Amino acid sequence: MKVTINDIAKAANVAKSTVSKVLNNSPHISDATKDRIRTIMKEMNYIPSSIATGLAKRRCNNIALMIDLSRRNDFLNNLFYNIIGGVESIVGPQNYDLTICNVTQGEGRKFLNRYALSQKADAIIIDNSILDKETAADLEKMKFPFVALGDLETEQRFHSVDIDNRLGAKKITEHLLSQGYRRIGFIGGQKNESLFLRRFSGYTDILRSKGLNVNPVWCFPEGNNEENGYEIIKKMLTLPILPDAIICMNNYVAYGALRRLQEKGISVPEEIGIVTFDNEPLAPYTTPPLTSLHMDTFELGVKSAEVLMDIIHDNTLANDVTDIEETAFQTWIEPQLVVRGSSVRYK
Amino acid sequence: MKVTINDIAKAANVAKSTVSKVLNNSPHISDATKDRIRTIMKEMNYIPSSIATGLAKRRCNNIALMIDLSRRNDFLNNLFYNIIGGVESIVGPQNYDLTICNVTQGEGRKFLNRYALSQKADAIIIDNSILDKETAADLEKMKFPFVALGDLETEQRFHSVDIDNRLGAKKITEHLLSQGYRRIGFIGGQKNESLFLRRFSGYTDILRSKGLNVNPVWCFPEGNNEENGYEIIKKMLTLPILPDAIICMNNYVAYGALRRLQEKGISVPEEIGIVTFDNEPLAPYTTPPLTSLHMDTFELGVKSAEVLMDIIHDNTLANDVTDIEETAFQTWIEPQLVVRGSSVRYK
DNA sequence: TTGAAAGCGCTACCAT
DNA sequence: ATGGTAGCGCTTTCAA
Repeated sequence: MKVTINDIAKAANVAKSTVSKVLNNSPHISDATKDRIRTIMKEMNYIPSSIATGLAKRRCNNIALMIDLSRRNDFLNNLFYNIIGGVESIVGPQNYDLTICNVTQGEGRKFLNRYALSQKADAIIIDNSILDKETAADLEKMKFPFVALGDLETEQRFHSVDIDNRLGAKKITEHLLSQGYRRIGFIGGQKNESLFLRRFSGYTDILRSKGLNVNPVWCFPEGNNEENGYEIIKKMLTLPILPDAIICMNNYVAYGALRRLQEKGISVPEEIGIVTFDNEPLAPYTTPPLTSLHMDTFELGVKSAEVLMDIIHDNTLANDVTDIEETAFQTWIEPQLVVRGSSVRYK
Repeated sequence: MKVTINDIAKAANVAKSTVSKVLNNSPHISDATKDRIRTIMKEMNYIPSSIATGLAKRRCNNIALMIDLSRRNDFLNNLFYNIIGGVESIVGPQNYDLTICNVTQGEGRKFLNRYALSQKADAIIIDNSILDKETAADLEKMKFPFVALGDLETEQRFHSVDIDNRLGAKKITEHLLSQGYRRIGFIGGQKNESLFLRRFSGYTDILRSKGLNVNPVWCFPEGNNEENGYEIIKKMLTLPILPDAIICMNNYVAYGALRRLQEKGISVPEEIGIVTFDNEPLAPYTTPPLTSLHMDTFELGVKSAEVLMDIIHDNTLANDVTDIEETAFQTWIEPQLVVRGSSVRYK
């Protein structure tokens, strides 16, 4: 049924090894033969079986992206979609395919078998929510190329790419200070959430470095949705001394906060300034529009794919890790401040 | 290096065909042998090479999803991400992988070769923005299983799944009528855009069926972003007779419209009711919140995958198309009305 | 119930 | 520059 390399060989009256060499554009084949065979391929509509090639060459030109699709929410949707696009933009042009693997927490090992060991993928990009230490160690041991999405905050000897949330928090805090805000609070997140901890530490770092102290009374790591934002502000407004600016963990918390402040007739940005992490999806559309930190998640995909392709291409270099400094394993994406009305007092 | 079926055969002192039969859980192998060999596999950490299996079995357990990732905007991001998740939720549990193919318009044929003919995928789901008629015909001719995302409005003899936009428009229009609105306008979209045409026809169908006539003066197919919405309302407000309700093509148009109405002090929903297609990303967060039509795009992925798996599993049935009515080729997802403040006059 | 051998469609090595 | 042949790691007859 399907035309194979043998059919071409027969039709062209050559050995199939010759056809194979034409496929791989070997320099040992005359241009005349190449042309002739290629024409025949066209005529016969021949497309080599990638699976047979894969078996013979021992690679499949496929990258597996392992993420947890089950935790559906607006934020992750957008994050992962952009990562997918970013990764594809790098690997696609290099003729690698992209397989999406939906891996729920705890199933990391199972999917490793399914993709890495079964040779369905030549390399993987894996979200750190599903990459445990042992799995990472195993991958390293077998020298299977991989990159982690998100920093693991441990002594890693493997590659990872992450948004620099600490730097982002610093930028956002510095912006508020530059606008003359001095009593800066921080709302949203969870005390034990690493994303929160990183951002929070960036915020405290800047305050301390300016000789200001962090007032724990103005910090409410109490959830990440609109309702949480609303309730936090409700509680906050009972304090004897109010913050004059608030950093929000995300758009929804910020939206809830804004809603409560408006109900109470407190003006933003005059009485209280507001800034938020993430420039999506509400930041440009609130009243006033929110100053935010744009996290380039597409770039996160791009960088992780670039790092991965580097590993694949010069595996010798990458294996020779002893010479490389620790920092070479981590790649950071710098968030960008987007200034809007919610935090601008001096025009 | 890697342990293969031969290693297992040797270790177990059996023929590799026996091992293969254990892998495929053949009924002709005694339970004793199965247990023994399986233990050895565990011990030796054996994972079969999916690529070798694929070559032997002539299938790769992979579904290709062909979409155009390059047209980046909030709406498509969310749409495609949900489709990916929906498709994965069906094919993953059936042990199929999902490969994302970024196909820009005009490149359809090239990618068909890369995935279908080269046997990288057993079947494909392809967005109709990149599926031209000839390609579809070719796929049918070679009996390659595929499903189109989006209805092609032509005499198709192949399967497609789409959101029922016309039905959605009907629902939304009927809702406005039930709230006592009678002068209903329609804003956003482009005159030649098929999405617009379908929605518009649902809207006119309902009006006509109620004996109301469509006033073209209240229809502005003039773009799909916030600015367009704003400008349209600006223009609309100069009319001698205003509509008392407006259907918007999307959240951004609706947001722009709302903004202009607020500037002019026109109250929503009292003086003018507003409804919009799509329940994301702004609909719940505007003032007042927008009545919207929720398009279940995750379900779009689910259904297309289900249809595809059906085709794969009983190809004989599917090939016997002569008996099946035309309508069997189309699957529709019903949009859901989400009523919010922007269109409720009677409480 | 198990084994032997041929084959899936390519590549890679060694000859010529 | 081209051909022959032995794999790659599995499945699938057919025989025992």
